[in-house]
Amino acid sequence: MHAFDILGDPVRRRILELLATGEHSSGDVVAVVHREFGITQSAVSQQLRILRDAGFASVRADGTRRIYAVEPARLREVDDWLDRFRAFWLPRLDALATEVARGKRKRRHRE
Amino acid sequence: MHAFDILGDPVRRRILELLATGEHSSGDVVAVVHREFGITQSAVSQQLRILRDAGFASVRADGTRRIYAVEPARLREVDDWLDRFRAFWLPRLDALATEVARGKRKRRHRE
DNA sequence: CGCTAATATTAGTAATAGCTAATATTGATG
DNA sequence: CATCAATATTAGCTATTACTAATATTAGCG
Repeated sequence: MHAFDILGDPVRRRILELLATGEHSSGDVVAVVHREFGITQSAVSQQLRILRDAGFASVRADGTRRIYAVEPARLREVDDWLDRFRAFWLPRLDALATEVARGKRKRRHRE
Repeated sequence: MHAFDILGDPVRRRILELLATGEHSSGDVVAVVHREFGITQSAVSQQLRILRDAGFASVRADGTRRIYAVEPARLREVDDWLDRFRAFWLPRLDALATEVARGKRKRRHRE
């Protein structure tokens, strides 16, 4: 599934924004999303599964809790896809500066 | 409409990739997309309209042709949204380097 | 072990998105 | 002006998606 298909949903984006600030239990995520979107625990759990299955988030167990963390690789795909447009808003940056800036040196096929 | 809702569709992404390489007429876009996705002129035209309406592309007339160009602002929104995740893959870049690299200095509320 | 809390799963439903086919519009040209 | 080429629009259909309600699972605890 393409990264953008996953990011197309506002609930999933909100969950990722939350996870960007650090790990959170399923319950935490449910609380925030329920407050902001008014949807049920079931719906949030389903979205968490989609994020897991698509590789945007990882989980570990802590007793009966599930602790979710953001998994950055898929988000970097989006960042890479944007490369082809960066010339439109970074027109004066030379190649080296861009490389350094974006941390791309030798990264692309090494990790 | 949120930028990611627009980018969630593979046909729209392909059109933007094409426009990233330079201006193209509607007919050019139709030819490429039809070859790669097998959809009709009508469908492509509808997607071009969505891109226009959402501010991802602009058009100008050239006789009976319509020439499309990418409009970068909406794509930059996506780039900005990714900021919150960059620490995951650019952990060692200091703040100044990041600013320079990403061309953000005084940019955010000036343009 | 039986109960409760935390989370996940399943089945069914309603709204939406993207498509085709048909038609309309617009500009160029003989 | 009639016609053609390029593009846009509309109506209707279908598949998908995200949801709720109900139920299942799993861990901790008395």
